[in-house]
Amino acid sequence: MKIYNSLTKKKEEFVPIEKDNVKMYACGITVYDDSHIGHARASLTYDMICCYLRFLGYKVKYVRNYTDVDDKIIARANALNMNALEYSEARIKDAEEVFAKLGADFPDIKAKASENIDNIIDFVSRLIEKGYAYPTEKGDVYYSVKKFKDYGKLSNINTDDLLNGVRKDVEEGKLDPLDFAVWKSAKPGEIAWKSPWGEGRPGWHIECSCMVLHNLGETIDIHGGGKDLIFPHHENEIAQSEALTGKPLANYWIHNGLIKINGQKMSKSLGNCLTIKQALKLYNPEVIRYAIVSKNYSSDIDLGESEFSLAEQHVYYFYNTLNSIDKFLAENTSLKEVENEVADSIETKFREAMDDDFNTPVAIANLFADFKYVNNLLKENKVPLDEKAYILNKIKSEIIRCYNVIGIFKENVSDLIYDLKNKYIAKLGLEVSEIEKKVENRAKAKLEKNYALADEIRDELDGKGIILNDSKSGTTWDIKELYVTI
RNA sequence: GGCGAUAUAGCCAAGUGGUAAGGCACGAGUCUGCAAAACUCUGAUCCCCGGUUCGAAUCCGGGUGUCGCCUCCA
Repeated sequence: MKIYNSLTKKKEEFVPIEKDNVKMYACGITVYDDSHIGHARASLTYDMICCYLRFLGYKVKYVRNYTDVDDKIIARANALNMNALEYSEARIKDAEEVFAKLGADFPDIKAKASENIDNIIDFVSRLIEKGYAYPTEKGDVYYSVKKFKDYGKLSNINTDDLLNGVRKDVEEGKLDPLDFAVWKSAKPGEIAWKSPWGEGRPGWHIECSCMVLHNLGETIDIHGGGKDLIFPHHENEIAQSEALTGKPLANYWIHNGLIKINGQKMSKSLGNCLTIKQALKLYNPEVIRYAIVSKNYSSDIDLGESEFSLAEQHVYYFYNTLNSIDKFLAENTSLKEVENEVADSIETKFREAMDDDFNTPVAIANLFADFKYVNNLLKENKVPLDEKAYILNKIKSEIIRCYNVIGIFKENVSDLIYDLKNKYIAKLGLEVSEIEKKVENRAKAKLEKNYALADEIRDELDGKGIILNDSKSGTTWDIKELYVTI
């Protein structure tokens, strides 16, 4: 399997440190506000990677963190007259609820900064002993960037260039503008822990360094996070960890791309943040997962209405086809084992795509061929029914088994179809009984060969967003928008 | 200014040396009373210039555009 390594900027064969075990860490959320769709993407990305590695037979230990102490959290908590940890605890609970609904974010360990204070103090002390960090009179501790000769190796930045862009107003006691805080002294009213340097709290970067070391060890296989964390967060993490241990922090660095909304970067200041909560009100979790996983994890992607609409359309098509399989299998219960190229190659093709740096777009492109095959098979009448049943059953179960790994086909088939239909019935302001009555009237008209009336009723429904489908077994209705992209 | 991405059909998008996956939209067809759904068929030589090579979207050099990071950010 190949992984694009941001550290070497190359696609490399994945070789874990221990043959069958993988140690993986991904930077999580700073819980000062509602989690947004970008957080969802990061979670889904590392879930997918972890899950695929397990699919390949690796034992994976996957750690993710919550930053539950930081300036913004303190500011928010203060504004609400709350204790900072109470505030972040509430936000974490909120995040967990939302992620559970999304069907995402399942690391083995969710580490919290606030629960690792002793480890962090120990880490900082050792950095000071080794001469890589220094305390100030004020009680802050800074990391000496210039002491670490590899600084900049991940983000490919050199310290001289960096100086040009750095803030001019250097904090009191800081020896070099490049230095960053590993421990921050507390201002009055701020949450604080006792330390050898006075009351304070951890800097942002130190917690990840520390939690990696504490939970996984000195060198891990995979370290992930959003692209926006490359500098300074991951660069500083490397500086801290590698200064302390003298060993590489991670062998493979994976960075997920960011989200744009209608071509614009999603950001608080632009006011175009889509929270997971909002997204879940608008779209089924499967649709959200599909929209994200159908694009390459590493590219920046747009996630606007039209992308979700397309995802909805694809998901609906897939689930309706699965539903057709179910219906066929309900009527044809005896199965006869038979070789079938499509059914037998689903896993191979899936792995081929995934082995190439988790190429989910290609994996999903393969699905369209499989589903076309299914629809053709359902229509034809040369294959004996028991063989057909076997093939369809196998295709369905293989698809579910493989694609669950990337987070899709996780919903109950009829429930999802029901859910999507219902959403639009409500959105269009219609009633199912009302639609069905019209369909009935039209059936009567058709029977009387009153096609003018039949067409009139159909046009009327069409105008309301309902399309009809006549077949030998009767007329079914469906939602137009689920077949039309915005 | 520094660093890093990226530029493929109307749109989204895969593809790191051998003559361009997939999806959406469009058009034609099968089916249908007519439609719809489903299925079948149909479209690009890959931002520009130069180079390497028998051969490049794919490698190298130069240019242009877009985006991100350099302050907190998934």
